[in-house]
Amino acid sequence: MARAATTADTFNAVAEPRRREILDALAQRERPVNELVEILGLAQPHVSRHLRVLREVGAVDVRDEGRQRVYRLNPQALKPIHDWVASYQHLWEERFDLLEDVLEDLKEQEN
Amino acid sequence: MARAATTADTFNAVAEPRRREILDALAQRERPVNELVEILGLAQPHVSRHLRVLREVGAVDVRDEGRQRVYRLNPQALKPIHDWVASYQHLWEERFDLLEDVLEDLKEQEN
DNA sequence: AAATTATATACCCATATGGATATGCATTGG
DNA sequence: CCAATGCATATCCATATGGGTATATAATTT
Repeated sequence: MARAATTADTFNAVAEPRRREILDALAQRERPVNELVEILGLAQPHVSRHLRVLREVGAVDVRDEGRQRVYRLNPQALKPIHDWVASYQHLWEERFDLLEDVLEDLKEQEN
Repeated sequence: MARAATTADTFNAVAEPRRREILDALAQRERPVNELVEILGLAQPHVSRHLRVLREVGAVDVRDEGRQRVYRLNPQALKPIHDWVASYQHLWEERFDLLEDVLEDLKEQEN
């Protein structure tokens, strides 16, 4: 079956470095395709394909503006990812707390 | 060039639903492979391969325990992902604020 | 209407993937 | 020492991928 289709979910869509670059660029402001082509240094068809994937998972919206197509970030699409990682956050922070506790104990023993 | 190797970074490693399941299972407690096989309902070789990917990006650690290999979550590995999405958080929250503003305006107009 | 600009899509290719199955390799138990 | 257990690895396959290049489509300019 190979890997799940990239269009299936946001996790896959965002696993592509180029697509993260696109999102980063759109986080600053909305942009037409050719501006993204410039920024990424990729061929235009590839940018369009990445944009399509991002569209399909709802990470970006498009708007026709004359003969340009202006892409805009839809940040909400990233929330599921945020929620998932956030559920792990306390785990690495706990570990940090443990380290602090140990340092605290060492300090007390010194006195 | 096909997609970047899954072993390349944590984003790709975590893009696989099965691997997220593994991490979720390990978030509760460390587990030997056969326990993960049970939980995922996947063939053992596949679980081992997913574990290898997770190991290579540092998302899990292994420990030999008799003839078992006990896997443990390494939550820190997820921090880069957290940091990346977190940088977008204010964007979807801002939008929420805008919505609140609009509702506020509507309410005032009613009065 | 023709030429140009801005995108999207179609097709080709090499490669990476995940699942299936078979096998190798330790460690432990009899 | 041999069988059993617990994993890891190798090989095979169908499919999805991303990049390259060519082409289709739509809007604008001349």
